[in-house]
Amino acid sequence: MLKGRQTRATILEAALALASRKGLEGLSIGALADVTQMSKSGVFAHFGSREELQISVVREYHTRFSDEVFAPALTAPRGLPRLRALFDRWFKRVSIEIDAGCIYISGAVEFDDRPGPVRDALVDMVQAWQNALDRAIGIAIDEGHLRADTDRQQMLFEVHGLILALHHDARFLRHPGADARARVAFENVLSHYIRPALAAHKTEPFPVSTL
Amino acid sequence: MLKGRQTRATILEAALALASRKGLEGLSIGALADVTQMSKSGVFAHFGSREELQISVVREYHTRFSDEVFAPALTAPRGLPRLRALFDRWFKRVSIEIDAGCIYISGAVEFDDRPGPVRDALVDMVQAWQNALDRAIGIAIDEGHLRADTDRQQMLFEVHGLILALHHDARFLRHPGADARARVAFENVLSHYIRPALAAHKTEPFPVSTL
DNA sequence: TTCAAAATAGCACGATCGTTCGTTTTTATA
DNA sequence: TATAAAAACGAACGATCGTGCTATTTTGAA
Repeated sequence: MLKGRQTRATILEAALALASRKGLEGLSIGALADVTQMSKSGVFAHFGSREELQISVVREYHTRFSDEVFAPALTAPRGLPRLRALFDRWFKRVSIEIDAGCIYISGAVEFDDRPGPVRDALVDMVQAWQNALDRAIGIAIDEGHLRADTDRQQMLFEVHGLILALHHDARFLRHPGADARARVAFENVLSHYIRPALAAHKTEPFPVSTL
Repeated sequence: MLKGRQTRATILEAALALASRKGLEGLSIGALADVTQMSKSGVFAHFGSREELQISVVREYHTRFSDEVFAPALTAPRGLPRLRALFDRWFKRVSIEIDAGCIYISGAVEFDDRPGPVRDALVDMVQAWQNALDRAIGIAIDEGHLRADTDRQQMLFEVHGLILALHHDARFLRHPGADARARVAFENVLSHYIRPALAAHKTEPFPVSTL
């Protein structure tokens, strides 16, 4: 019987939209029933508990995030180009989505003091994403695009910070220039870790155009 | 009659602690009544509405933040030393406070999609703090510690980002090394905007020890 | 087309929410 | 110490919350 899966997907769709605006704690089965034009118990039956619903939302968000941010960037060439593609899609996800806050970010704030399975799921997803970024940085080092002594976790910390600042300024403060600020900040971070092309050995007579 | 002010302060104290853990949306008059050993209506009477309570908490947090982060840093010498003092206290406020999340940060996430007077108050406070930082950066430029062409808002964006990353990694991911990461990141940001002491004109025969 | 199973609805529960109102206690002052 | 004002209480309200039941409807395969 596949009707169940289908309506479950419908509910999850609505839940994702609702959680993006009101947060995971703002998720209510009653509100979900209203939106999907179902009964409360009908909605409830698909998840068994509110907590399970929240976890499902986290997982669904992760899937979409993977599909829309991570996967497409893999078509870019290994190393710096892929890293740029990754961050570019991440930027857009955080800034352009005017009416849908990032659940990773809002969830982190909501559950940083609230132990339990929802928090655990959230941490797992965020860790997975950060691991993916860490690997991408590692590849860029291996390819010789970034300095060999690059502290991967440190670079990741700095780039993550600028994404958070972008989210803050664009969504909370409504600064129109936040996107441009974030891109400049990204270049500034990059300049710390990028391989100096005209440093010790002048192998290129002309300025390299790696960007 | 000053008894009222006193108990109001007691309630606000409890409200601040509760909002730090559960967020501004997690504030409930009933929970506050339990903690302060008062009746719900007794607590309620001091604020007139939940919204007014939330705004009071925001304002109270701002006062404390000012007193503990901003004011003490003013004793440091103008320019870079003061800027360092400012960020140092900000760091501690965000990381060391293990059991009390920053209301500016959690509030920004909670209310980025929720218009109203609480959000307005929050934006005002954050703006005030960012203006203070902006002025401090301006002074550091005037003093010749930072490059004259420093984009103040850009630098502010980057430093704010690293504070947000610190908050995220320390409180949500529970990374022990987050504090060290943030301090390194701060130095990296600084290196972009600091006045190059041995650049065009070699005015100093010895390496300057401005740090 | 029949029929068991799956999906949804309907209803009620205890709890908690913010808020109102009338009463009682406490406070500061005259 | 008397007295008016301020402060705190207690009970109740309508609403919403998550969740547990039992029916009813819908589904997909025999």
